[in-house]
Amino acid sequence: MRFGFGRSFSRWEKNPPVFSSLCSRIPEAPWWAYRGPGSQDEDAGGFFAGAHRLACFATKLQRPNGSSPWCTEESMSTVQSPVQDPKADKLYKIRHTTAHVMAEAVLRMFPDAKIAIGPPIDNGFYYDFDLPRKLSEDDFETIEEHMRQIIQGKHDMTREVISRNDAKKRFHDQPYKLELVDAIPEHEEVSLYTVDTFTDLCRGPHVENTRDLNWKAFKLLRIAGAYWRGNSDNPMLTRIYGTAWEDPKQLREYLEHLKELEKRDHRRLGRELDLFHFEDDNPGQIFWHHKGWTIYRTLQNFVRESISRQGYQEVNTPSVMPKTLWERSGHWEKYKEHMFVTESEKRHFALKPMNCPGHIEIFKQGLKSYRDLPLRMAEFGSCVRNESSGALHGILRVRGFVQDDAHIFCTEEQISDEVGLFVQLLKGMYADLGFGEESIIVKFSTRPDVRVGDDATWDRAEAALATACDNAGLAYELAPGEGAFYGPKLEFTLVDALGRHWQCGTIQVDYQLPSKQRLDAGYIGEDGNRHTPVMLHRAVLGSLERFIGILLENYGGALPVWLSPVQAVVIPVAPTFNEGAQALAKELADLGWRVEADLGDERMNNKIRIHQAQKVPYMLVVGENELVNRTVAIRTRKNDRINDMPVEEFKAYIQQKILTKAEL
RNA sequence: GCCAAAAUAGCUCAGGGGUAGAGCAGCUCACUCGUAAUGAGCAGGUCGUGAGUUCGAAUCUCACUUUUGGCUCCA
Repeated sequence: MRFGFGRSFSRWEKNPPVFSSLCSRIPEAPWWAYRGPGSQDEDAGGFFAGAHRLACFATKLQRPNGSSPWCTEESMSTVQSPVQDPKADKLYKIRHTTAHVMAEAVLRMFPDAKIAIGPPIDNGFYYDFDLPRKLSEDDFETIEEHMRQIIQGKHDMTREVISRNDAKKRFHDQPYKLELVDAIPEHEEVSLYTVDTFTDLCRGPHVENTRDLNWKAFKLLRIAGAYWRGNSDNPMLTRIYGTAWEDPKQLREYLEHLKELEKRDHRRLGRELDLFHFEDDNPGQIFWHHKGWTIYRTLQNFVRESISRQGYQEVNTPSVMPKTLWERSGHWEKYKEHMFVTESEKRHFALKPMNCPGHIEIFKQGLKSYRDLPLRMAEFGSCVRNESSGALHGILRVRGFVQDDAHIFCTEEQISDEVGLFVQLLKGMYADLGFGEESIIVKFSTRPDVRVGDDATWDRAEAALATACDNAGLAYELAPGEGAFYGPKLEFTLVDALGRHWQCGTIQVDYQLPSKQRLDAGYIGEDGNRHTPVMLHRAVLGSLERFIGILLENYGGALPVWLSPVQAVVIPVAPTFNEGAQALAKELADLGWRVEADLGDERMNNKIRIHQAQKVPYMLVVGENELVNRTVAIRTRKNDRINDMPVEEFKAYIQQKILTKAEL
């Protein structure tokens, strides 16, 4: 039973493949390129082929003209067509072979190690091992040294095709390889690749000789645990991640890029900009500080304004709801482990993990007529989910959060129009938040094999979604069979300034939850009979908490003026002008802007430095000249200077920046 | 939840079996200053929590908690 928004609110992808946005603009791209991260082929025959294909395709696309090795706006816009044979890509081969070299290095250290798989991935590779002892990053130096030796040995990479039986003999002491041999489909040949002393079951391709690898252009990055074949019932293996490039310069650039990511980490920014904090004895719960909460409120009010223009009504439903309700909705059966439960006078209650049941309860108050539809009900409800400890991550994945959640109760005929309105709303909101159409990826998930409802209903529902996208001019990727069992859905993914993907918005058609068997919502139709409304679950931002995290990382903390917790700071050139500075700050703050005066003991230079580091959009430097002439000297956080702007002009200036939601 | 690593001052980090150290931030004082750090001084920590080993533990051992990186999950 899956109600609500599926993965859209909690899913975050730190280092996702960067290709799907590209694929949406490449009509001739093969269908598999459309499949998102996590859709790695797990079927027996696939072997890790899915991951391979995706990785190499991504690799190719990322470097359309050999420029930036990872995804940038430039590289994205220059991509013209997919490669015919993605596996031929040189970086793909380099990374694949480097993985084998690493496996040999590890086997040199641990001859008894069991080896699993070692595919190339975005920007690098990994290999999974079953090792006799714990590994730490201190071991990297030794492994890397072995790898350098192997690479410098200029060994040929040789391929041989053998029978299944021979393969099993070769790998009789490698249980994981034996499993993989069995997983190769009948019609595919079994191939081995050998480099130096290391032979691996592998479909390739690889570089021809280790001289094609650069011993200065790879680096081991981290150690992680990973379940064998991605299944949590299987044993946990030791995975070593590394990165490999054609030359040391690319490696250096990539490591710089990683540093840049670290600088933009929202957790770091949250602390440095005094936005929020966490406490050890309350994991997954955010303490919002004033500045962070200012961003939060601003964003929330932005949502309010946006949806109210589309006729949404805002409601509020209880945080604690009886277990019986969750049983009827179907959530208890499937999600009880992830719900916080409480008890009062022998009755069990649960903290709400989502708002939809509450909205149905409101819908059911009073008799509803078809004239009441579509009814768009929104709520910023505090939801609580007991996310597993290992999944928590800053404000991107928390246990307490609020969604820009709403449910649209409508007739089936109204679905198309409602989805159209929603797409329009979403596009506008994303644009306001700095994500143009080129940064939006739409995924359209159609009927799964196991589903409820007749095909005619599915036809109509899917057509409604497709028409709505077409009308809105949004291209979408088709994800056949990935819809919820109760209805098709659209998922909206944002591509941020660093090319990373964040799934945020969604709209899902749900015939089930309002049905008689579940929460039993009804309305009186034109025909005088009782009907069940269709329910559309929808969100634009997803969780506000997570979305703020995304914004922080996207902008590196330098939020657009309208979202900045402090929009301007008045800095007197000397203490003599403190009074004037304070008066100016008050004058501006009285008009509704978030303006402060810095009257501290520091010298002007240091104040500028401090507020620049705090990403304050405008610093208004005032001295005698400005106070006498009623002007300001603007210094932006980007070091732009506008001197002698009359105060009145600055008011219009900042007003304009806020109205247009300008970055600066 | 699983695998691994980490936890020392508000922050970033050094140290390391004999009752703790720097820079920045903070506080105090001085400085009347024009676009990215004025100077001096002071204060600040039960070294995540709880056990154990030891004459002695921040340091070694174990457990727990949290965080980080992955894996799994994500209504």
